[in-house]
Amino acid sequence: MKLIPKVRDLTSFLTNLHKSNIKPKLELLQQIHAQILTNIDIQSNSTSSLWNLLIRASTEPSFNQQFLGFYKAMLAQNVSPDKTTFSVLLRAASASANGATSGEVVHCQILKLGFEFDLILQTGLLDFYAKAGALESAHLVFTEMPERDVVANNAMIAALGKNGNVGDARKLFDEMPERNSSSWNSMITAYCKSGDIASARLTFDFNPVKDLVSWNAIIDGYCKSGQLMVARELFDRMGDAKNAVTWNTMISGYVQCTEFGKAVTTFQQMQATNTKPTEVTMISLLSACAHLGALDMGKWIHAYIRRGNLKLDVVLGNALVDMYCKCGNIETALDIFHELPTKNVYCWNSVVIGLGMHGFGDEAIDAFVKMERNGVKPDGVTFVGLLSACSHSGLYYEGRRYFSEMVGTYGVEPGIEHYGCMVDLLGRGGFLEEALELIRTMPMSPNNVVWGSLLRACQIHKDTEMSKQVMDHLLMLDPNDGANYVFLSNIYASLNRWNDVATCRRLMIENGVCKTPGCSSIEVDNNVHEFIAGDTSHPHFARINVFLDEIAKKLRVLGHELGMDSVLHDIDEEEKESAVRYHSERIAVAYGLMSTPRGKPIRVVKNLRACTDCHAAIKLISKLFSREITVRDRSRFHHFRDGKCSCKDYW
DNA sequence: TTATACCTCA
Repeated sequence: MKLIPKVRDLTSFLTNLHKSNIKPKLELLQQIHAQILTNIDIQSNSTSSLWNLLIRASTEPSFNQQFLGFYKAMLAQNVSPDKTTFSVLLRAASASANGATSGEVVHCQILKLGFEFDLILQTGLLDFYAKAGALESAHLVFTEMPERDVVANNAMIAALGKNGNVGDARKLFDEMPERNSSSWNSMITAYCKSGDIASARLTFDFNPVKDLVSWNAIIDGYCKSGQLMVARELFDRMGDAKNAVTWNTMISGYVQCTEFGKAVTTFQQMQATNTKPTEVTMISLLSACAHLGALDMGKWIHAYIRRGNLKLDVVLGNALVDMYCKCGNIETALDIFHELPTKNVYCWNSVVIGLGMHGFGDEAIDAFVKMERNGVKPDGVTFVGLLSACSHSGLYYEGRRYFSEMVGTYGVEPGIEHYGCMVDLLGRGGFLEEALELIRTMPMSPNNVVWGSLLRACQIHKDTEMSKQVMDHLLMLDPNDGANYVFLSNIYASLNRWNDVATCRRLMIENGVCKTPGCSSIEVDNNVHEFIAGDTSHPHFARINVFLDEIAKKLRVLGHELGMDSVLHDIDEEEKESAVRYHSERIAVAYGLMSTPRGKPIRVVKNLRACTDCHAAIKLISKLFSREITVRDRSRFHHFRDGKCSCKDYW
């Protein structure tokens, strides 16, 4: 027979959970709740402290405000709340992602039940409104407080700082009778948030009680303002005084400034000091892996999490989903996604974007529909993903429909990026006039990306007349953008108008513009190797070159003529061949073939769109060497297998 | 004090 747990047992169980800092699962709490309700013995003897413990244990954003449900159940059982109840409720509301309403509910309850606001409740309320960004309510609570201790003052400074009111924060800071280290740190953070890094630094330098938090705050401030060198200098000056947050701040700083390689290096240094990585470390690092396409490292992090070292919450879960999507492993990404207990808008966006990148347009739309059904409201990012997914798969009808429904059905105002997606979608589909009309009628002035999309469409569909018109707009917007000249040159070259190509080239030189060089990378033995087009500096270049020769010969036998299409200039055949031959993706694929065991899939990441010639060549290479080759270009994946590509030659 | 998704032209 099952033992019936008594109130005391439940109480001590929950107390122990809290003391040992274990976050219980929602199901466990609901079971305890059910026991309280179904067991008459417990029900009639339940105390406010038992309920308080239950509420405190449910302080977890992903529990979807379960704490309010427990509070209501407590009232239904005729157990009177006490001050602790409200202080616990306020803390739960503070931590909850959309606690804005729940905190107000608690506030009303305190008023309704006639509880006296003491310093603890007032500070709790202030803290809640501060975190919820309700500055007016926070200020109201603050001014009504008969006495304000340091904690209350600090909370108010933080609230003002968070809402961009750094002037009032400073005023309050200057008027405070006593300051502790938190006061100084709140002030430093307030300046950092307002973008006034100079004042933040002055405050930091003047701070007589500098602690770890002060250092971390100022380092983060420099990272956020893009001054990585200064941040790193302070970081290094800390020596052994760094904690995990310090390392996380520096790593995420590099990620935010797109210095992904440095983020990885810094993580390696962190490991060398035996500082245990936290969830936040891995979230930033996974983001770096996603951008670099470093699947092996991403997998290593996944294994580290699975060994039970870290808690897999929504944020970490999403970072994993995104990493697997961007590293070409869409199946694993979907598996993890389905197992996530809660999915926020980030998770759905990652999946919609990921499916689109792999050319699964219909599946991306399915995901979008499921997202709606699950009650997650799509945002601007969702639509960028959805529309580009339609574009990559040639789903013109669907793309048009979703774009037209954005405002009315979903309440999302289209931004310039959505117009960009639509111009791309319509243009690729050959609806050039419709695309041009959309640009003419869009509510904001079109940027170079919008015109650029149309220009690319003109190139695909060989519409020289329209491309000239588009080119005028582009050159007006930015005469120094090298990509424009490359585009125009491409169009002339495809029409064999070599004089115009030459003029184009001359203009480029005269205006001192240059093209972004193609760059491809490949992970071999946990090292990321980078190859830049035409660059011969790799230590194994001589061997790679011999191998490229061999490949070229074999491809010729298969009937592939090199350099027929995508080399722009008026150069002789031999020169053409060597120009595409040293395209970065081709060097990376060759290096992968040479340096990895037979049969192992090859994965390459490129910074630009795949070139037509290399695309054709890699298709043949995949057949010739019986290798699966994955190339992630600027905006999508190409899975090459047995002479075919998953993009069906549409990109 | 640290944290995830953004792309549409090159």
